[in-house]
Amino acid sequence: MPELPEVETVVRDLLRAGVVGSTISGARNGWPRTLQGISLRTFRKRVVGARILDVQRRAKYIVIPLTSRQWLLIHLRMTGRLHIEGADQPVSSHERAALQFADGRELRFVDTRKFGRWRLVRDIDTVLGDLGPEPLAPGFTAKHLHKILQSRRRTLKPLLLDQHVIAGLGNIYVDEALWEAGIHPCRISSTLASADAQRLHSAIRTVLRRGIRSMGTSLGTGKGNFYSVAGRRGRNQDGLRVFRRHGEACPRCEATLERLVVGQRSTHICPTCQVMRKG
DNA sequence: GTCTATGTTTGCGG
DNA sequence: TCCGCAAACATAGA
Repeated sequence: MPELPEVETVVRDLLRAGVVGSTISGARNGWPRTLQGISLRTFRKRVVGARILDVQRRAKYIVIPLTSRQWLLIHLRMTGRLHIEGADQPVSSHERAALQFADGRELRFVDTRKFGRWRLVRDIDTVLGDLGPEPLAPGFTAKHLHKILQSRRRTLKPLLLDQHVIAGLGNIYVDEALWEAGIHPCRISSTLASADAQRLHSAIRTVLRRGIRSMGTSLGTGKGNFYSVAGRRGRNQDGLRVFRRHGEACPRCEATLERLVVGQRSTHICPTCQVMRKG
């Protein structure tokens, strides 16, 4: 579901929809736990009258700075979706939270599985402070990645999924990146050579950029799939090389792709391109 | 109808 | 520190 490219797509769509500058006039909350650590009553008191200053992304968080020095942080988790709609449009039965704007539009959060969260904070670091580096940031170099990998002795895939280590990767893009780099997900991070780290670094950036360019990965058509603002589907599913393609031929060597479980996550590899060496 | 798996994150126990 | 497991939930598919 929403990993870095999907969240980036939502952020861009929100900016394109023109939410920046909107004044908040009210709020709804259909599922109390969605508004993490705050009652609707308090939430309303703090946001009504505030204006949206920007929409940004950090890791898989949507970061919305408001006037009055507050931040609204939205995490889509598995099934969260955001929509900008007129107040007169019918409300989904799965709507968990919404902001009403003075111009008659609303920012609506629809989340079937109810894992998504909205947080309203004055100090952004209480939520974002412990996240690892952004893999697409200019300062994130292959050398930097190699250092991270060397500093831990952990199975590679769970390490790459750990948001404290690198921020923004999820199951889909990790599998794609490891295939792209030709590295087995069960390798121990500290055993990767500098050349491995360089290939992995390049692969991570390649698959993330491709995901953003394709406006995200929307597998299937069910309620659990990724849709951006206005219900737009991504098309990165057509660009996936291995994820959920077990049984098909590897695009590089024609071997049959396999599915295995690593760190309790379904994992997709080419057994020929991604061999276990040391570790 | 039943059972299993699911893209995320957090927290617990070993 | 690290890992495995369960939970937070609803739905799709076998």
